[in-house]
Amino acid sequence: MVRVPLTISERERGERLGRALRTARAGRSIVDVATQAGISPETLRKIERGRIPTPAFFTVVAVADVLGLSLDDLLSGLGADDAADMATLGR
Amino acid sequence: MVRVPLTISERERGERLGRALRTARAGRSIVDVATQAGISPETLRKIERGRIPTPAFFTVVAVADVLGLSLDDLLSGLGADDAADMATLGR
DNA sequence: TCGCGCACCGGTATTAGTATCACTGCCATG
DNA sequence: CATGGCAGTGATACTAATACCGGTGCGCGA
Repeated sequence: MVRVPLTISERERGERLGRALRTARAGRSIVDVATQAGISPETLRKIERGRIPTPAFFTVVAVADVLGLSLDDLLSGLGADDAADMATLGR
Repeated sequence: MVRVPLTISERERGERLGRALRTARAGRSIVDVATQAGISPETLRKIERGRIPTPAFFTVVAVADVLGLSLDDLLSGLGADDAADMATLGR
């Protein structure tokens, strides 16, 4: 196999990221935030629901920026976020 | 067309990100950093050379963490990094 | 000089991210 | 009751990310 499928842990990490973003969105609508971030509402919805567990870097950056979130804060609220854990997440 | 190809601006933004990471890596070897971050050396090399312009979020997070970089600092050194600019980057 | 390790590249194979579309359901407002 | 907006889903189409492999070149130590 050439590219390994995402592990369970990686998908769970994606769910945590999505939940954090959804919480930060608070009352605003998905359509509103997605449009401002320059992505499609479906994509933001999938990220928030964990159906896109490892979104592109700049996609997350754009959404966090619209929500006024610091990336460092966003990550620190995710649980296991240091590289040592990442590297051994599902391997 | 369903998924639009990356624009020139997005590729240039990827090159800036790669340069920033390479600078931060300083003297350490690609193999060393990539292994610690849990990714393959080829992937890190492609990111640094801009041949992967929009890497996965957690990939960048892992590399930045190994390098001791704050994501916010990393982004602020990239130039146009607010969502308004992102959204209109190449559209 | 001969290995050896690292950087780099191109190709290949496979999975993932993203946009568009076509639906359903819910709720508020006319 | 009708209509319209938003959330959600699933399918489809397409590009991108990632890993592995084989090859090249370069510098450095034995």
